[in-house]
Amino acid sequence: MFETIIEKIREHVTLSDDDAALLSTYLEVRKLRKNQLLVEPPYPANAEYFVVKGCLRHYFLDETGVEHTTAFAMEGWWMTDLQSFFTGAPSKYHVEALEEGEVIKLRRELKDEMFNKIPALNIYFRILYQNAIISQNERILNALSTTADERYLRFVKKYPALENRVPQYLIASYLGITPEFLSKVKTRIAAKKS
Amino acid sequence: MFETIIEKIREHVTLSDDDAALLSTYLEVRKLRKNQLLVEPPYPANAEYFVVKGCLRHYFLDETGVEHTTAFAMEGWWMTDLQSFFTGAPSKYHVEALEEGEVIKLRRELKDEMFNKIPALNIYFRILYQNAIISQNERILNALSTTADERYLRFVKKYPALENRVPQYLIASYLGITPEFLSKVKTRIAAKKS
DNA sequence: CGGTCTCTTGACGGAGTTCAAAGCTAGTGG
DNA sequence: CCACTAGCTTTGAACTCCGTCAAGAGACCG
Repeated sequence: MFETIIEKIREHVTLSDDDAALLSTYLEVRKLRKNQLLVEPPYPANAEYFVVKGCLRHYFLDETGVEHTTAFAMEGWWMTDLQSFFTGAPSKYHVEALEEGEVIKLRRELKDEMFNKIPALNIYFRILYQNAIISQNERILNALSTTADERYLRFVKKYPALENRVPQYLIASYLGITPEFLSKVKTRIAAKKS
Repeated sequence: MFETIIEKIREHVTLSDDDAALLSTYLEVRKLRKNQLLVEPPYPANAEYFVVKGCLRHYFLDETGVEHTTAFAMEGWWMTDLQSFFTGAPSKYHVEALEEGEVIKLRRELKDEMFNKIPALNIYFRILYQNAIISQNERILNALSTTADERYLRFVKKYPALENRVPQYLIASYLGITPEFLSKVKTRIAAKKS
């Protein structure tokens, strides 16, 4: 039942079969329907979610009602509102399922005990968070210093799977531009290639 | 000699006097002159730096020779090129002293041993990195969804001390705009207030 | 004082937005 | 299996935000 997550963890740290079995006792499987919310302000994000199947979106809903997509998560990725999860404060971001699918849920209140029982997981999660810092840093640099064309090209290169999986208006939202302009960017790039 | 850093750590975790004394053995003081580089590509960032006095800047130098400022650090803050520090890979970012000052240096190769001897520091650094994730996430949202006026106002509100401490063209670079445009933003905002 | 470095101001151009309308696609019910 | 609808994408015109370039005004060292 938890093969996928254990396999994924073993890409980063060594985990004995006993540890793997013990880990399973801290996890829950959860089916998702399309558009289901896993985190919804202002309720605190009390769990982290590992995507087994499907696709999640992390977004901020501003005062004017506009959604700003800050991240996507596909199979093998973790996601939650980390700000809320770390601090216990009310969540400010939504986490939503874009497709029907399945996630593995790790509850906040179990995590410390789990870390004590399975120390290797400290390393695993530390690596995850380190990678988050690195990739967020790149994203800041891109957002502040490159044009929409460039950001779109890098997005397609980095996440080719997402390109045809999520609607264009969400990709536009992730890139910080309007859907209309993304459409123009795409036609411009297509014209250049020929 | 290390009072400032120990005081700062004790804001987040409890640290016995013995631990504090032991910690000191892992640290080094380093004087900085203005414009001195602490991290310089492609040399790996082999230490983290705690600012005792002065101000640091984290920036990326692109292919066209333009510098993009990604972060500042003042007294009580840590800084390095985390991407390089975590992975050991060549650094891509510069870390530079903006003023003469003093930092405390923590070497990469000592960190694991230090964590073993003083477990409380695991928690401290975990909190630091969690905060980094949270604040970077906010910065991404701002960069992608707000105008330059708004970004400048938030910057001044969040870091009032920096406003009159670092040159405007570096703040512009941090906000992702040109110095010329920042100048116009400022006069526009000043006009509105009156 | 002189020279360099920073900040300001203005004219112009390009990147991205807004609004509106039309075309396309996929799901849904008959 | 078709027809309809609702939502997504494209296209275009006018507008705003921001960059580029160039020139001038301060400010800070020597």
